[in-house]
Amino acid sequence: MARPSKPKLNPEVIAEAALALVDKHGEFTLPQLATSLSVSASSLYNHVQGKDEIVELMRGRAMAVIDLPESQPESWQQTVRLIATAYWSSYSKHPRLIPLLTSHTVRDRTTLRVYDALAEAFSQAGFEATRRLQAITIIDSFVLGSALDAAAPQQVWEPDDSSSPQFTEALDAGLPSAQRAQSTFLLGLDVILEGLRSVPRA
Amino acid sequence: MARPSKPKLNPEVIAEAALALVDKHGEFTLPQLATSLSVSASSLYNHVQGKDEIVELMRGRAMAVIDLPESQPESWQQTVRLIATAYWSSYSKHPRLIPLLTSHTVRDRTTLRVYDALAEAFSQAGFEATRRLQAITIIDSFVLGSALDAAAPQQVWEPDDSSSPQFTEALDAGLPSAQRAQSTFLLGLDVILEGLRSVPRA
DNA sequence: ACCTGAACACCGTTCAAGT
DNA sequence: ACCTGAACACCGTTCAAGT
Repeated sequence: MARPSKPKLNPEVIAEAALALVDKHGEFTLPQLATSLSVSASSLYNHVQGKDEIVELMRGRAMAVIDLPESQPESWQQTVRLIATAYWSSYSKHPRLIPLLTSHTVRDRTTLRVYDALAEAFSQAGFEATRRLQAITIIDSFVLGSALDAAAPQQVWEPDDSSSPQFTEALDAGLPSAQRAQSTFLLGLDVILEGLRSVPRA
Repeated sequence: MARPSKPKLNPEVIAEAALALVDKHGEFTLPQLATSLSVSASSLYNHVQGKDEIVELMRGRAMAVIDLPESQPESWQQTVRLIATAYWSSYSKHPRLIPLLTSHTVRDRTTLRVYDALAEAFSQAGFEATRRLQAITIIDSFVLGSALDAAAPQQVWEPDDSSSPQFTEALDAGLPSAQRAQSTFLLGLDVILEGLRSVPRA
């Protein structure tokens, strides 16, 4: 039974299975992936170039669910808020994927669409090209950093005896992590949007 | 020549050599590391528990150079700005290290000191425990995200034919990357500090 | 065209053996 | 106490062989 009449694999199926492994274990290997697809590891190479391409496909799957705002709502702040939240939300559904994504150039169309939408919003708000790129980068850095925060092990920080009371008190006041990550992200996004209002745009 | 009279290794030397490898290649393996130290891979296990511990030691080395502000300058904004900038700056000296750090809980004292200092600054500014943790997390997410941006391959985004003109125009306006990353970080930090002024602190 | 199994060079880690 | 070399289970990738 070397070649089935109908192929057992395709890039989407591979990406989806890899995503399931990462969600469960935080990483994946080709042998694991092959086993979960009831196939041998070398079969994967008939559909993808290698492990790196699988990671890029996973990025695409994670981003595919993003709903970008169609018409422009009230203000550019509201538009940026919707985009950034959708973006953060997709990442946060697969928190353990994020560390795998940070070393590759973004070529995935689904992901680039998000930046297109941000660029248009800032452009409409009057941000000239250089400022526009800065604004996009600031939002992107914060979204990525916040999603990483959600990706981090339950305990992001483990204070020791010499930690300051101001820090340990703050840590103790934290909510359970999923909830906390979300509300902190939303607060930070508002903080940035508020701050961006007073930045010169040219 | 099994055991030298003076040990050839210690954790600091190991971390420093690993950091050099990561700076050069973006990753490291134990055999590579051992070779660069003129030692066999198994020797490393007399000084560290394994690869994970080496990563944590590297975090410590990268953070060791941080100079925290001793006395409190003019404003809490200025204090936070100094801490965050020093923090970002240390990370940015080893940009390719960052992706390796994002999956571990922070236990390194040198690193935790940074959060202690931030907690004290926000506390002095009147931020209550819960708000304080949120403010710290927002700053931390942005510093980490920005440093990741500096870590990314020369080309963070590779637009294709269907990218919006607003996005490609912004990309073309960008400066060479090192310079750009720094000035964008500083702008974003100011944006956040400005926005934090109007957040309720309790 | 698409799957398999064997093969390759490499990895992290363990451990008995040496001094 | 500290280094070595052999060994183990595992990894990503290639390739000839099958249909």
